[in-house]
Amino acid sequence: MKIATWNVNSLTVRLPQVLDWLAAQASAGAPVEVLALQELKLSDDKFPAAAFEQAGYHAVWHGQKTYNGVALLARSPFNAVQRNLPGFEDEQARLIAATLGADDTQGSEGGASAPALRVVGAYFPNGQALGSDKFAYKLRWLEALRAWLADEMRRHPRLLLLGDFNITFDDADVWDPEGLRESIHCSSVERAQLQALLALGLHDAHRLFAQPPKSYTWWDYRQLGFQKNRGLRIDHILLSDALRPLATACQIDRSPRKNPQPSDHAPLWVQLQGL
DNA sequence: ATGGCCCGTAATACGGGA
Repeated sequence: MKIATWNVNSLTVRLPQVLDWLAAQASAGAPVEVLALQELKLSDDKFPAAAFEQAGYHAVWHGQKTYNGVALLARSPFNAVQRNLPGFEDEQARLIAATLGADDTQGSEGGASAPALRVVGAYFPNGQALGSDKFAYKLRWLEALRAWLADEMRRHPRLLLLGDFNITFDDADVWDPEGLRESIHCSSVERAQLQALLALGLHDAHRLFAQPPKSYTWWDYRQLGFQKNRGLRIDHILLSDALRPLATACQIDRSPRKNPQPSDHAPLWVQLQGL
């Protein structure tokens, strides 16, 4: 089962590319079972549910005009949809979680159905600059995410957290580690929060496998950033302990970044077996 | 030395992204 994430930077603009990419994966023999999308930049009433349904995907979404907005697509229906972090007052649409397979939130045990998979798609705050109000919001949001996720993982042992984290793990994720040292997305404060998520029992799917050097998921539109591979690895897929042994591959797909009018982010996917 | 792109909203600029 292939599970992917992609920050599309406006679903209005990028919808044809998303549909093309899904169709290309399917015709290559490895259809995408689940896709998390970020930065929809559209209100709920503008979400192109019919287009995705036509392509064979169920969808759940949490939209917002102009900014943010997240969605999950899957070839089977979702249960137990959660929008944003419970108890964290937030005008910004940044998180959507849902269950695939039998709804495991009602305490039902066993049964003939396959174990449920809990999918958490997130668009982490950017933070703009250290010390700014937006950075303080980023840290508050990260703490609320960690607290909620600790509980969520107890309820759902088979859990993925994927999306645009807006944080690099370490200098290997940064095209210019010296020039960007302690700047936004690269600061030790942010990285400590990312490690705190791993400490809950999550694993960076990308690093479970050998990867090309200088593997990034985002490149600035300016200064030929993509052509010069001046990028950051800020989009991630984290797997819970129970899912880690099922992973057989994880790759960044740079090809959509070469499209005309591309998103500045590339999609990233993980292959899980035995689900 | 500086900013150089793209998006949406609004308006022929600006905030935000990263």
